[in-house]
Amino acid sequence: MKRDSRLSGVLHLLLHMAEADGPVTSEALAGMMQTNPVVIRRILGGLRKEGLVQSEKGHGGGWRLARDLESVTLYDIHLALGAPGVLALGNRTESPGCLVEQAVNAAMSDAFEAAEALLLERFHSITLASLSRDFSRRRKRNASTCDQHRH
Amino acid sequence: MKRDSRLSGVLHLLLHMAEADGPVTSEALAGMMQTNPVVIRRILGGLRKEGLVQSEKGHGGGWRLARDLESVTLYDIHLALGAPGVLALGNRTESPGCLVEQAVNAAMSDAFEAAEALLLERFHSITLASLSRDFSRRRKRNASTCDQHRH
DNA sequence: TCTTCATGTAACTTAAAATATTACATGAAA
DNA sequence: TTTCATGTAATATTTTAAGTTACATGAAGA
Repeated sequence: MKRDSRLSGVLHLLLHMAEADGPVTSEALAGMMQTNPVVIRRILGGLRKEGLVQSEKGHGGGWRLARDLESVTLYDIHLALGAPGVLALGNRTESPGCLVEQAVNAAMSDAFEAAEALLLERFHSITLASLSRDFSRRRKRNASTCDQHRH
Repeated sequence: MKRDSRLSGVLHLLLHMAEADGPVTSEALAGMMQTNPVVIRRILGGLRKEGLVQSEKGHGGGWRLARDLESVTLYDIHLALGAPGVLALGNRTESPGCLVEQAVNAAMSDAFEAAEALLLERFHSITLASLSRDFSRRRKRNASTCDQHRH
């Protein structure tokens, strides 16, 4: 079962946008993410609907953050990505009338909900600003050996 | 991102085996799971390596539980299935030198680990016996309207 | 105005992964 | 010695995610 790294990838994009002076093109972002510009535009198009980023066409155009770094949590971004399920495991639902399946699902659902709630609670407490601060800290720490972050 | 319902499915199989008098064939189990007998044999073959089930060939053969219901937890079964990742979300690892990625991953890893630990802890506390008792309870409750669990 | 650049989006292709199927060998019971 | 069931490799199918192409829309600059 493969893991969905879109949230991680989007955070990557947003922090790079936060670092930049002006708008960043989908082509530049695609370079960082080693993917196609259209993929970037699709993802960021979704975030724009939620008011997290804005885009401009034409010369000097591109993407920029639309909100303050302090006000955006991982949870906001998770929602903007469509709130995909956070767990890789799930219940069977092929035999809803089977009492065995009902017993199994009841027991597992409790555990699943607890884990999911904990993860989302953590997401609420992490802001783009806190990530940005951590990045700055790392940059200073690494300044002697490497003055720029690279792709 | 599709969810892995193997654990749920295996519990279904094991509880049905617990209910049965003698060995149950992979064909019968495949009928319950609406899949192919070979798929069942592959899955149960893995569990046999861990000592959870045993199989017999030939006439009257099939699969049966190898351990006491009280002694088997969901965690044991999860391990026997190869301990697949429990989270659907994960970190990007395409640019390990990028400090942005490092900051993002550090923050998310904490949250991921906490959620995973909580889920696995819950798995430790659920035994096949407790599921079986819950099933019996449901069967009694439903006795008036339906005397058998069906597929 | 007209060329250039960038987004917006639909349609399509490719790639990867999970799942299912076929085929046949092994071994046990009737 | 026939039947039945597991054991397992090889293959095929299905499903899902990701990437690509193509072209329309609109903004800035020459």
